[in-house]
Amino acid sequence: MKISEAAKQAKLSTKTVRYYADIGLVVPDVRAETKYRDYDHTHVQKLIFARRAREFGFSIEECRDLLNLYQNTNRSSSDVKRLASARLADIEKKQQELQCLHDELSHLVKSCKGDERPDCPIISNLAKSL
Amino acid sequence: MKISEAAKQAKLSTKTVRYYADIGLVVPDVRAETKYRDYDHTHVQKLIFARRAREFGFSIEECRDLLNLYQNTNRSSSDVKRLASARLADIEKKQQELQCLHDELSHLVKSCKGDERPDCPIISNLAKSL
DNA sequence: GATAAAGTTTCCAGTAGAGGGAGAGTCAAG
DNA sequence: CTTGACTCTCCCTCTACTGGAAACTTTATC
Repeated sequence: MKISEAAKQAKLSTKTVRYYADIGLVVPDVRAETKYRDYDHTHVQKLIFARRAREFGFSIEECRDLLNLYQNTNRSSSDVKRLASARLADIEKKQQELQCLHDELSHLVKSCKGDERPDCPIISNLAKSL
Repeated sequence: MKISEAAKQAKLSTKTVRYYADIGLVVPDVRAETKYRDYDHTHVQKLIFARRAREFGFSIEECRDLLNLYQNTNRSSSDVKRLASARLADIEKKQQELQCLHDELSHLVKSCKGDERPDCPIISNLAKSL
């Protein structure tokens, strides 16, 4: 099938699918005469896999690793678990950072009267060096 | 003062300070003969303000708006509060997304045995289209 | 068979927010 | 006067795409 059909089935844009081909993430066959990319069912499966992994926040390089594990039926599930655990740790770290930000910023927002006057604890706080 | 001293006081890299000058965020004077950037105390204050705002996750353009409010002593605190509230909403949205990701991924990680065998619910789940 | 529309190709540029490094000019100390 | 530390501009790199232009192919219509 041609690129737009593959993209549609994988729920990706053609631009993204072409990009994934260029960077060697999911590489289709190429028709010699027309130079059109030619996708089959297994390519679509990989595109879907990659999309899902990206939605989970895995980087392209991590997707590459996961795709290799996906294709390797001799894999150890511990290898997959290791990658996923690392990603989970990233998420948890980011969650903590966001929680700190949220607490600080919501405190500032609450303490600002939001009226016509210039006095503003948000501005005052940002102006502090720390 | 020269750029490295300003950067040091503001706790930013010289690269970043030069970048902020280039994009017009915090623009120092320039010595005509040497073309060296020349920072004074008010520039450093703005650099600190910008760093703090960036640490809060405000974009460069939002920092630009905040800096204008910072400099404008006739500002209304409501204008500041509006920007900060929008940023807070961004944070809360991101927190929800991360929570969903965390729940899904931690569920998968827990259900994966992480042994020598290839069976892996993480891989299986990523391969599902949705 | 001609033609037009839709789809595909490659290539180039741009996004945010810097970081890295080259090569040239400048400054202060010994 | 030279050496080393700064600084300057300019361009490249990063992530993960997105958009657009010009050229080519396929498909549909007349």
